[in-house]
Amino acid sequence: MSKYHFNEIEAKWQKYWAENQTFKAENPTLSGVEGDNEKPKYYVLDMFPYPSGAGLHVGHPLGYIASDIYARFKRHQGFNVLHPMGYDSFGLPAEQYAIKTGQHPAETTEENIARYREQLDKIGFSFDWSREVRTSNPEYYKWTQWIFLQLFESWYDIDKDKARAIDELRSIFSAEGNVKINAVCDENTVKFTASEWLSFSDIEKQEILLKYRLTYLAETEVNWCPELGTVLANDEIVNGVSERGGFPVVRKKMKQWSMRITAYAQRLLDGLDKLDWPQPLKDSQTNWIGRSKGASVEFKVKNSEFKIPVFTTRPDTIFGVSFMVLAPEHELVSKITTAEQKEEIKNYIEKTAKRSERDRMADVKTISGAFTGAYVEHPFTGEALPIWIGDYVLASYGTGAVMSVPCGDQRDYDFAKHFNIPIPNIFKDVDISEEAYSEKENTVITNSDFLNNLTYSQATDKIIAVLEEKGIGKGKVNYRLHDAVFSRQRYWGEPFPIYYKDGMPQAIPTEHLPLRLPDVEKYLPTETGEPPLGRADIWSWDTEKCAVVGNKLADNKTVFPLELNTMPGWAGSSWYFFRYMEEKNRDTVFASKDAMNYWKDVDLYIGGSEHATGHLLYARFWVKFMHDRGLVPVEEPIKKLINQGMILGESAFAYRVYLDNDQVEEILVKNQKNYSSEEKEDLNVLLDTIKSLFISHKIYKSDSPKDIVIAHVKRKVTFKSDILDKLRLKIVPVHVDVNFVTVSNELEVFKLYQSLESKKEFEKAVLIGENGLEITRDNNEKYIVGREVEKMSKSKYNVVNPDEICQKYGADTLRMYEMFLGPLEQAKPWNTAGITGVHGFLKKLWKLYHSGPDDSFYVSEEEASKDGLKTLHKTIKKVQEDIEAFSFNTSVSTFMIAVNELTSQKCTSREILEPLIVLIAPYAPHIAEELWENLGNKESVSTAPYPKFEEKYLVESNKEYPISFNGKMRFTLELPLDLTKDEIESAVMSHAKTAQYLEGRTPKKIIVVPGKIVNIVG
RNA sequence: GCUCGAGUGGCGGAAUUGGUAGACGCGUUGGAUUCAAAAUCCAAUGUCGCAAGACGUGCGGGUUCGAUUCCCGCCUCGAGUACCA
Repeated sequence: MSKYHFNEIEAKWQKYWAENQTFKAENPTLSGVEGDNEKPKYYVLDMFPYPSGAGLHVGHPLGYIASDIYARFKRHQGFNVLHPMGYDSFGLPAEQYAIKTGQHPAETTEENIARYREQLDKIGFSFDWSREVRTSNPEYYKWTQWIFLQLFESWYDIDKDKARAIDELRSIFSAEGNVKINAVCDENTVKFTASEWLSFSDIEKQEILLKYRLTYLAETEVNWCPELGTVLANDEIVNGVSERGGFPVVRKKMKQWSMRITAYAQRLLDGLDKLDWPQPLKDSQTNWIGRSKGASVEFKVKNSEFKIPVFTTRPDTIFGVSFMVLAPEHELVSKITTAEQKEEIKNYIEKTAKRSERDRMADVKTISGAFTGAYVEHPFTGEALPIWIGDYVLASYGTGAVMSVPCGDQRDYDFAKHFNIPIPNIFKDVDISEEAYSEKENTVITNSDFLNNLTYSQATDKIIAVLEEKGIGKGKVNYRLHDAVFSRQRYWGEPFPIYYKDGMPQAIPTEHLPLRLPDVEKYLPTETGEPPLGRADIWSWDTEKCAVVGNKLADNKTVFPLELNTMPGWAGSSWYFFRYMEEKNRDTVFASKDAMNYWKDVDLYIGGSEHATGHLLYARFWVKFMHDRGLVPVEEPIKKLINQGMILGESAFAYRVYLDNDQVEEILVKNQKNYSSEEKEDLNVLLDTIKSLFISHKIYKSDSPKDIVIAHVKRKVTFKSDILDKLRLKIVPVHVDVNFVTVSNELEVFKLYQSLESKKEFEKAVLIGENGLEITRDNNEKYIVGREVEKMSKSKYNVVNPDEICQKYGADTLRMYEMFLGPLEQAKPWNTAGITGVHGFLKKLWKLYHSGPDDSFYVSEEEASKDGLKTLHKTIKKVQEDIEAFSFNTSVSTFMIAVNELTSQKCTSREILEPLIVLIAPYAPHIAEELWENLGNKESVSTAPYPKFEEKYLVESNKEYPISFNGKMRFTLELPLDLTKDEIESAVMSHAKTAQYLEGRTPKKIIVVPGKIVNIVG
């Protein structure tokens, strides 16, 4: 073989890897045999994809290629590498497709996975497919259900700061009630003694326990999306509409499963410090958790027994309170509103309820509110403060009520101004006539009784102490994070292993898992508004047979109805990284202790930043919980995380000429009256001609595109009237398929005409090229497109398919080009044009090893040249540094430089060419394997050790010194490196060019940095 | 509005602790080869200028012998977030 036949080579080695299980990671055999697993472990993980019907575009594999290079590099370094892949295969698109077509989501998912697998295989990843997971497989979701039940059977002990078994809670209740216990629970949990607990009925006990379980069923206000027919989590809502589809979302009360993630808020926050994650990602988790420190204070409502607790971050400003504002939804509003104010309050609540979340967010400037007629008593001054309601107070944050300090908070200030409420000033020497003063530092409190003359921090400490002493408040930490809603009204998700007895949820014993998804005849909600599982006929739990049985048998004695909701997408993705660790006993454990103790956690994870506050936060929560209950050995799943940047598309545009519609109308009307039939015909031809025109980019950008268009039309049609010159034209860019654009931005017009897929738009198109002439087969006229960077998507006709790239240039080219595009973490546009550079490099590399007769394979056993060794070793150094710094783009350049140098050195030496293959193998594994085999090696190149860098080959005796004058480099001078400062200086000063640049001046100063630079000042 | 990130040729980008700005690749131009094309090879390619040279890393200042790199003030773009008391 003389030419680089990449298609053959790649197919050959992909087959070899699959057949020989080259990348199968071995779990240690813990038989105690010494040296059985000397290799240190390294776990490289990618975010597993949702297998969509559209398949992969070139943007998707970017992170996979980077992690694959790293995984292969680590293997060369002697690590036992776990690099698995799987599918997050439950999800909404498959379900919506099922609704449309009636095809079972399992079937479409299967098909899509097959397509994904095919595409992934073509890129030559070193995945250990023997450990594949699919979240929608019963053998996998059995364990998702199992973990759900562990959460159900757990509560959170605040004193021990960990989750414990619910049985232990039962014992505590029996022994001492819940009076002493410090546990995370619902706010409305009543206190009871041990004897009261023992006197409770079974149902009452279950109700109480539910308030403590880490996953619990509760009536909660949820984000309901009517279009999707399901609830959404906060992170699934973007700008007040659903992330998927952009549908409106309304607040609604529903009985839902929730996860008590708030119990872990502080630990989720603290854990971030130890993680090697990008700062922006950590920041967004920090913001999402939203910890704020302050105090809760209770205000008594005048002439009633009601108390209103508020949360404030500025308890030091308590003497500045002049009113109180409740959220319109606050439960006390109806109870405290006076008779005179009833009407106004009712109107205001109705008005705000009508405004959608989105309106409320879009319009933050309008101040609105209503007075309840009621007052609270200031806890220290006893002053009566009016209670208002206003929609700037959110029901979902803190207690849904604020103590308003207009002098210290701009929103309170604006509200007070708007409704003429007094604004007392409690800040010393601060002017608040224009706006509130919200600084904390250098603030001295005044007009505040016992807080006078104290600073912010002194006053805060003092007031908290006083509040606690008086029993009307205490220091408190508040989180923005809410418990996560865990129910979805969908079909294609994990069924909850829960049945209902007397309305109380009961766990299905774990030994009967998985609870498989039932069949339904339609994937829509039922007519009564129940989730799709409500359509299943066989969906009841027989507690005696321990099996799912027909609904007709449900008698609520031994056979009970099953839960109809399913779990959200993040259930299965919150623990999958452990599943990959287990290879053999997947039906008896989710992952064995031995496997988890060996692999522990993910050393490197590469994924998108879109999961920052969803998946990656929930996964951390589940892992912390699992750790608490002794299920896993680690508390954080991912040590190091890198966000890969998005690959954008480079859309191509043609410029379509449109006629002003009104004018066309006008012409046609006139047409009827004044023109002869010949003229009418001409006119129609004229209009058609114009409508079919597209102009080239240069003309579009020129000052008078219209003139070119008119000139063209005049050549085509003769029309007597002066209509032509009066025409109003509009020129609109339209997307053209990037697959018909050459590297020079030229549109391949005739390919476009032939393509079935190109839009109807081009059926009759006439294209005007750069010189204003129509494109024909005979002339040299070119149609140049405009380009713009946009997100890669089908609708923009800028999608590039990796299969096609692999077919045309090979997987090795694709892999290297994706890396060559730019820094991994940055967003960058894909431009297929540049790929020839990388492809050419691989051809050159191939040629370097084929210098024999007729370009046959050849390496010599001669000793390597000094230059060759220097090239090799500087390449080893640079490439290794680059991989370790995840700077893959620069290492591709380094390979290019190395091959260029070795080619011009005419290097044929095995001593150089063999280690070079190992260096390049992680990037371009197929060509590396082929050359490696030709070099006479029997085993896969992936088993070769990484070449060792030797400094000695890089030692230089001379240095090309840049000689600068006043900081500007003028010429270079080669000098021995062992010269002293003075020697260098005299060598430079005696140089003829120095005198030339000095033009007779005497230098003021001469800076000599040996080995670096000489700078002459003067 | 707040938080974070980024601005370097026609394009993607490089310059690792302040030390030759523009590596590497694309594109462009010219040449070789070819009946021709593809492929390949050679040369040039930041801007202005015939040249000498001048100017150049978003803008304005500063520190320094020397700044893409450090400091201060602004501008623009991108991402995230949304009244969080």
